[in-house]
Amino acid sequence: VIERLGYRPSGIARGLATQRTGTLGLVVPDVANPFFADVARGVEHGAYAEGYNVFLCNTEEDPDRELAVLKSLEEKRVDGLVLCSSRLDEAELRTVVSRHRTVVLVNRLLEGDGVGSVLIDDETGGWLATRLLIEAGHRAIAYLSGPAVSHSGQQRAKGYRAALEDAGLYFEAAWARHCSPMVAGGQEVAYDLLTTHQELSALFCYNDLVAVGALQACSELGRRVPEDVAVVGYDDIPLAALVTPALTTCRVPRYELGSQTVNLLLDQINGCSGGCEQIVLAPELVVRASAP
Amino acid sequence: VIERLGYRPSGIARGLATQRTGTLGLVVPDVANPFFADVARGVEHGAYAEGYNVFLCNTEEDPDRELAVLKSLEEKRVDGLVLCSSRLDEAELRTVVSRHRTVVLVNRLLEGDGVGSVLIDDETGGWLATRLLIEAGHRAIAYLSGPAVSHSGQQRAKGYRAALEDAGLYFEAAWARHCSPMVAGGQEVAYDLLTTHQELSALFCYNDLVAVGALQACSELGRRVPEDVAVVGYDDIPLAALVTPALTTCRVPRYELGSQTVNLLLDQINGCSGGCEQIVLAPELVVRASAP
DNA sequence: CTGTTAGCGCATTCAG
DNA sequence: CTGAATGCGCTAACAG
Repeated sequence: VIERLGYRPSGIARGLATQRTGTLGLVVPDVANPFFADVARGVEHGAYAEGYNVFLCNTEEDPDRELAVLKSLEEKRVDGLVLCSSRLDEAELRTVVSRHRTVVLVNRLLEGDGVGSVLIDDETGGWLATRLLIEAGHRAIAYLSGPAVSHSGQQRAKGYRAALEDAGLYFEAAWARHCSPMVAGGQEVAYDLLTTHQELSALFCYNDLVAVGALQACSELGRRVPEDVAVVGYDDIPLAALVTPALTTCRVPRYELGSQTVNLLLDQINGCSGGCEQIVLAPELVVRASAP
Repeated sequence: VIERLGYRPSGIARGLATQRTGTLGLVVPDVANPFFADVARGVEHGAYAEGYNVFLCNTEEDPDRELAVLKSLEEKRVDGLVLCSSRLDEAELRTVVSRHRTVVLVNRLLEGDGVGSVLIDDETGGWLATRLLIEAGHRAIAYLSGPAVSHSGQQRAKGYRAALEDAGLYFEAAWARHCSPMVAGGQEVAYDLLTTHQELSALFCYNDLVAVGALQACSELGRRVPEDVAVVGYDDIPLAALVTPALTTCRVPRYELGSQTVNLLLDQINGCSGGCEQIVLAPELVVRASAP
């Protein structure tokens, strides 16, 4: 008791003895992206509530760096791992999972092994967004699909194509284009798309950052939004409501994504994963000025 | 060599033996704030380059939580600590510092002990912003100063008052008001200020989020920006260039703030802190539409 | 129920 | 220069 004179038990020694470190790993492509910043906040909050600390690792969209941080987290003996929007292929992912005690994937699915996933229903999200544009009378709708390796982007593409089909519209491959998931990526590809395909009257974007880039491209080309071309984003980051025109978008519960993930992870760590190994959260359409 | 069959040295055991864990602690008020997200990116990048992992801790602007995460980082035996925008008072800060091996403060100064600091020259920043408004002919300039405990806010206030004095203007206490450092805080206080002090023709804001809130308040009140009231922000987060009107603001090198901090910290850890224990980075005025 | 002891997996030291 | 012993600060299993 008299150890008030400055003593803290060593978590390191305890970790060695118990094989539990009280730490989690969180790997994301980029914390500066508002999407992942909110997920990180949710993860950190949930972890703190249960006495865990979390290692933050950025992969900077680089698979090699992702592999490297994953290895360092192995050495740190984290009790659990949150792998967010992994850019690894399925085989790599499988070995990573096998080398860690417990892992939960975010925005990604891995069949077979009993690894948990927390996802957004992106197919429905893509469908809702595209459907909105179709109902507004658009017939030539482009899809700026983000990174080719993005699982979310692929799911949204499914919804996009399904909505076109449901409306009896033809899917035009030239209207779907990959882009970097940031403002500059959206600006560049939207500019190119709008100049080479004059028939386009609507753009469905991978995320809000891409949509903001698309807005800029429209402005440069003198195309009015939403009169000449409608723009729909994804995520509903705070920025979406603040740009002009305000973005119509698909809201994703980012903080909840993080907190639910960490809850599932901690359940698995504590053995009480009640069979529930897959959580899917629903996106929600938010209609603003860019596509009324 | 044949340990290819899945073996990773235990960083835990190594940490126990060497008394160095290869981990750093990063404590920030809120990662979802774009300012701290960029700082975190800089810290993580620099740490990764030197083989360190970093624990991310949010204090959520709560001093008790700050103390709690600091304690948990002690137990984790981090090799170094980056304490960003601490909301602790000087006495608390001093004991925290004494209990950690090495720490570098960001946006905060602590005289006496040889603790390193990396800061923005916020007094100059406040001076530049206020000066710009004065030169544009404004005489009644309010200051929305953010949290009362913010060291940055206090420094910017000094620059604000100095610029007023330099121009022979009188400092009006009722024109300087604290607010939460987010959009809602700026909106609320700007609204109140503009309705109770009709003479105000310019608002200098603690950060860009507050400035965006001020923009919203102006819009609600039917005051045109910049014709009726000029607005200046701080930080130059990506959002600043994307709102309408685009924000005039004071750019802060956030990523560099993080990377320089971690470099200083690692130098101190390795004993080669070449006397350079205080780094101050310069802000830079960025003139856009909200205050030409 | 309190007090003692044997590892946890490394790095460091010392002897060979 | 290679190989075996000691201890880092805890927890868990054990004995008193």
